[in-house]
Amino acid sequence: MQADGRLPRYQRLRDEMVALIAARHWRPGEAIPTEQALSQSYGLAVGTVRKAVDLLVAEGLLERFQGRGTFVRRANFDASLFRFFRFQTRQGERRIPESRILRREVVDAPSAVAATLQISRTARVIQMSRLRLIDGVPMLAEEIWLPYARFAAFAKMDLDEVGDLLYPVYETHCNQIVASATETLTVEAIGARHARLLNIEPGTPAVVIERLAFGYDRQPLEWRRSRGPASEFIYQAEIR
Amino acid sequence: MQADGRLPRYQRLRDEMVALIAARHWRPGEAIPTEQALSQSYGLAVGTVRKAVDLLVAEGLLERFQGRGTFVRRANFDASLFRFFRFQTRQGERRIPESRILRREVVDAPSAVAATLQISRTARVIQMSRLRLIDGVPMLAEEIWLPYARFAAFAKMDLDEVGDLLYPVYETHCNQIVASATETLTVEAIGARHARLLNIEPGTPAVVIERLAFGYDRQPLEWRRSRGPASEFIYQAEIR
DNA sequence: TAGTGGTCTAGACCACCGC
DNA sequence: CGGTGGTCTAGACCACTAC
Repeated sequence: MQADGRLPRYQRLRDEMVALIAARHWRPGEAIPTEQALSQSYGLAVGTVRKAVDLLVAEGLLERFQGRGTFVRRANFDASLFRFFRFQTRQGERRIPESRILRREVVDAPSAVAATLQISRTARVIQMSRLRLIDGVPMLAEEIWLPYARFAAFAKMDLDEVGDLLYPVYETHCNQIVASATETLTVEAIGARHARLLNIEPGTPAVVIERLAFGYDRQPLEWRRSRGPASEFIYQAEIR
Repeated sequence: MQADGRLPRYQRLRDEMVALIAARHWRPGEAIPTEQALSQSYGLAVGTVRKAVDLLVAEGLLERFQGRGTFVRRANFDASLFRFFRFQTRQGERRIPESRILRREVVDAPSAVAATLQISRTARVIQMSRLRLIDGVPMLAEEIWLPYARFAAFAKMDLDEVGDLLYPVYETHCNQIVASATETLTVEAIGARHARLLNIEPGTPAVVIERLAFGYDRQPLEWRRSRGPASEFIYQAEIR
């Protein structure tokens, strides 16, 4: 866990601060120590502290308010839903879909999953099937894989405790915060098994979204593959 | 054109440098003056110059190389193609498709186009149809709209001068640089007209990508709608 | 070796906030 | 008013590049 001593100090301080936030030593909504205080306690110049804070502000972990202080950003679960759930109905509605976890089990990682999650081929993973519905109509059938090592607490949870969104649960119960993700979209004719789940005809065009979600430490946290009828959905992306 | 004197100096310097780049006083691929030289000629501390350069590096206009200098980013047309052309074949091939402009005319802006491009309802626009092919096989049928005011030079160009990529032409002939874009993906059954262009059966599932491209001034530059057979394509996006 | 950007310091003064 | 972050300065030393 020893950080590379050749990393710049502002990088090491940034990692230190991420750890404090992850450990809930600095809690969302709270102010962190002032730049002066940090510079003294870490023995760094204020400018160096500023650079570390700059990084975390850019990453969205901290928020600065002139004259008031610097605060740990409160995870906005609505916003994060829409950050990651880019589908919407043609009417532009963006409601949180109802979620039903159909299955959850701990299994040996299939090799493709282990490779994607960058874990050992002998590691265990949590595998889930989940159905997402709007107004009781199935919209997405999801398969989800989580590395057991990070999400052991989740494997033991009563499924009734899990609401419609997983990321808040990851955060509160497993201390795993999703910071970024990559998504790959394709279109395929839906297979018989998923057609049954989605209550559509086999062979209907379906959108497939594969999402790999990463934590603030840039390690893969979750892999999911979601399928839904292509006719219903709109996907938006920004390119910078 | 007088910049607001209340803006921080690094902001004003950043704006100054953007102007120099836009005016092609500093040209793509060339090194800009060293931080020392800039600090002297503008009468600023090196740290302040650094902050301005930091901004432009973050915006992608400049590139820094330790020990060599800071360079105006050469629009890497390959890279920019793949920044904006996120489709690829299932084999992972990412080749530049051949382009054929089928039609180009200057017309009154349809109201939806005027609204999207944020121009007057009485403004003129350039409208284009374009076909993109790989190995002679049609992959995408595109409709493109450009505000005439910014792209007048393009309207007069010989189409033989236009290569397979439009953004480089916008840059060299119209001084319009695409900095960012939003894309909206949907799937539809292809209509008869586009089916003919793409040489597929009417009703085949097709991906529709609507892209609105913006300049560095955050004004809309181009609106395009591309359609291609859904079976062929993969779309990748990053969420941050 | 000379010159570049990268890191870091130790201050100063300002604008803004909450009391 | 005192304390916060925001801006800015004027250096120092380091790592890397090109010659």
